[in-house]
Amino acid sequence: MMKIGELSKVTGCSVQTIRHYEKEQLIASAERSEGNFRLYDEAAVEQLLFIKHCRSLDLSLPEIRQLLALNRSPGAQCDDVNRMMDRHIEQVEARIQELTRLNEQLRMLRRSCSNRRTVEQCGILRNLSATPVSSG
Amino acid sequence: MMKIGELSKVTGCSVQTIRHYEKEQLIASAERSEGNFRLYDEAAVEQLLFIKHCRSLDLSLPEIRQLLALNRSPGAQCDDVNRMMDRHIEQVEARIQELTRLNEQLRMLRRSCSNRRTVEQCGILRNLSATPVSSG
DNA sequence: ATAAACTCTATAACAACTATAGAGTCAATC
DNA sequence: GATTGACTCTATAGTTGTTATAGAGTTTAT
Repeated sequence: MMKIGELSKVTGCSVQTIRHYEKEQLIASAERSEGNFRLYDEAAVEQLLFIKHCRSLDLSLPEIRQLLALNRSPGAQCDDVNRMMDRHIEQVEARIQELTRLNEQLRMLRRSCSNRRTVEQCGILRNLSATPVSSG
Repeated sequence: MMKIGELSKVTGCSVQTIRHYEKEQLIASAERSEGNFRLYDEAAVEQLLFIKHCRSLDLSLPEIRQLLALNRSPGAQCDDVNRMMDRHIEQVEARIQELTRLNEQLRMLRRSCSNRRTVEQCGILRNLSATPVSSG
């Protein structure tokens, strides 16, 4: 059994984050030592790594909670898992498109000003004052 | 002179957002009517549209505050504006790359499970339990 | 006994809003 | 002139996923 500091080192999650996950019911409340310190076993390491992996894929804490619940009821159909992943992939792709458009606008704006002019002549500020970017 | 509700309609910013911008010093404190209602003129519309335009480009409120300050000192060199835009463009591009990698991993994961299996057999959950995605 | 390193809980901060409560203002209607 | 409804005011809490802090208690080593 290890204390929270060691769990933190092993998993790469900060101590506060682990306590936060407990409060948010992503991991079960840990056993406590006599002195009220949290105690963890290998299963806790596994579960925390699962969560960390999900977070690296930008899954939200509620989404992860749902996955963990499904994981605990092995007889359930996994259509729900698939639906969640599909929705998540859609969101990520929408965000990529959005940022790509944004990037084009920013680069266009950036080309409108070369250095060493005064702000008065700055194409960037002038274009930002005009309402639609595309018309500037 | 218009009240905050009309300014909100004209600019498409919510009433709370306008008050928030005032508190954050992005717009000057508005004049007040006898009954203590905020009163705005056309200049306020312009400035709010400028801010909205910057926000649509994902510029942060501190960045916008800086742009507005530069805008008010027309003699200044606009190198600062350029530097900010370059940094911002870099950030957006980094985020796009990150999300693109993420998307590949999500799609790979999604392919590992077809519908109508039980959770026990679900490739997605199995792969999430394995630590590195790339090896799954 | 004491110091260092660790842990505990509770609370605030971050960003950029959004939502709410409870009170005040204003114009129009009865 | 009282009341209704639409609007506005301030102050405060909630959102998301942490991170940071304060103040106290525990454990380990010296």
